[in-house]
Amino acid sequence: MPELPEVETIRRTLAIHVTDLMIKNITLIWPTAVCGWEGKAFEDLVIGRRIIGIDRRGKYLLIRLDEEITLIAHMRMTGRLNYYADHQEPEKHTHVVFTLEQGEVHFSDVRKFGRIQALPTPLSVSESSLRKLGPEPLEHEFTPAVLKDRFGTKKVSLKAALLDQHVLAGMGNIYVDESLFQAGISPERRVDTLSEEEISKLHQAIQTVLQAGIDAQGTSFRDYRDANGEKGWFEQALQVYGRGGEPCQVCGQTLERLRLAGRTTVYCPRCQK
DNA sequence: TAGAGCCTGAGT
DNA sequence: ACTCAGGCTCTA
Repeated sequence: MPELPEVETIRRTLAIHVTDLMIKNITLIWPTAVCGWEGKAFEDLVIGRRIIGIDRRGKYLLIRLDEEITLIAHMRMTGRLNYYADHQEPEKHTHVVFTLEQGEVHFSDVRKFGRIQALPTPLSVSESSLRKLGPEPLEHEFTPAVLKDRFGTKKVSLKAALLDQHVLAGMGNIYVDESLFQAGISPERRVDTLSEEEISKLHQAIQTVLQAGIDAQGTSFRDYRDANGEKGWFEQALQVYGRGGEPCQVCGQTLERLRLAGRTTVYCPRCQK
């Protein structure tokens, strides 16, 4: 499931192929996957536009087009954006085909949760849901003090707080569990019980784990692929996610699996306090 | 702040 | 046939 490292990998692998290319045509196989702005059809906003770059904000991809248009894409759980240099017949779950000057981009999504929206570029930052997102965890501005500030006076579990995109943008179930293991803090701890030292350890762990995920080009636990259809290899570095019942790789204690904030959560009761 | 709904496929 | 996977939005 694409979280920050996976979305960043899609951004990089896609940008190499599509930057500076014009979108010649769009085929909407399942039109619900896209949405225009103020009654304007998605195709009208996008066809004939040139792709000038791709940014990322949290788990959102921002595909910048000329004429002040931005495509905001969210993969949710099983969405993919694939680039093909040559014509490719759409696969079973392909919902949108972008025909470029050279090659095609296919948006596919088994679960049909992902969406691509076309918006005027100034609005895409000020008026959309992006505006409410928390800080980018890998930017210099993200410090332990910022993390503490984002937790504020909340009285929720660390698990719930770190999954909340308004607190911090880009983490999902995999990287939250891995960061908490790395920091040695239990996912059940309430955010208002953390010491300064624990906040610092958590901040460091979040940055280390996310950067390691990017370096490994993501985690392909189930469905994730980059724009070239390639898997990432961070799965083999996972310490806790998907390992409930197995021995902790650090201390040997059986990893505990529970449901927290509505999500399956795995942690080591001995290493994480 | 907890739960439903959106979806389909894999696993039991 | 049923459970689970889970990001996000909306409702109670």
